[in-house]
Amino acid sequence: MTGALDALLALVVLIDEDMKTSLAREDLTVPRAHLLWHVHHHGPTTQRALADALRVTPRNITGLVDGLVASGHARRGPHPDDRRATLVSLTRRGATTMAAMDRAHQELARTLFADLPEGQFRAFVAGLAHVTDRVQAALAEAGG
Amino acid sequence: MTGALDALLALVVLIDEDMKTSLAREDLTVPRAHLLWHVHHHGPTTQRALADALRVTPRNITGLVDGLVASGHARRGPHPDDRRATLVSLTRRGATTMAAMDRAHQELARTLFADLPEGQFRAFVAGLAHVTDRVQAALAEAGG
DNA sequence: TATTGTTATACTCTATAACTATA
DNA sequence: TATAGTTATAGAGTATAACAATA
Repeated sequence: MTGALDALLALVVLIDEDMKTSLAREDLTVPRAHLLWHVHHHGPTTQRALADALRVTPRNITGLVDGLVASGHARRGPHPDDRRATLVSLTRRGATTMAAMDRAHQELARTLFADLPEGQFRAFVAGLAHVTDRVQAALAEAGG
Repeated sequence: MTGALDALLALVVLIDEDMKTSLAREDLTVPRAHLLWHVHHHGPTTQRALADALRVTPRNITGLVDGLVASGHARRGPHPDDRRATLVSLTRRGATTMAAMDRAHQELARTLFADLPEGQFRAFVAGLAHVTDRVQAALAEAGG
């Protein structure tokens, strides 16, 4: 059974590599894309909310947003009701990049699963759910 | 089909988290554990060979080994035939940690798959192979 | 007082380039 | 000349702690 686990871990490494190289082409890193993704799907967001959503410290968000502003993907704006807060939103470039990423995401899903026989696809999804459940249980038990 | 991809990506994130928290308990990080794992399974290794195996620069290996020496998991020794090279080997602590990691690895595999019906398990493994194949093809095509 | 985001500081992983000691 | 590993330097992600502005 360790063979299946090894295959799963190898896939994890591959997907990580694939993400990193795709994102590098857009001048992005995984954490920055994650932030952009959140703003893309939730609209302009305070840095505090981003820190909670990405589960990193506020200080870290400052750094990520700095990078995204420098690369032209995001912009800081004032919060209408709270002068302490800043709202992070997408620039034209950021929006274009995210739209392309949505399309790439859908196409990747097709590439991965399109020619998998229907029954096998369903079994795979079920197995995935089972394994995810197990990992979550293990994490909870370990006190994560 | 994007649902299945999202589930897979969520699992990737979970496994990554699980790894990081488990390793932190042993004073290790993922790259350091990767290095240790290689030495554990291949015996004393030169830093050059480690750089090739982990696909990072030699400079980076210097840093990883520095950390592992500081934490007491690894040791540098002379190469018998080449006075330029150093051989990285495990200390008692490193060997103990790796043995425990081998056991944890096997137990994790059991935890994840043990109560999965035989047929579903086989379908999952087959799906995994299929998806891995696809990701590899995508990476090769993208010129990785 | 509490919250938002910042500066200050530190650690890890990563890279390139220049250098030392050996081969 | 080429190779093994180092120092020097830089950038990204992460963290804690102290602080300013605002609530």
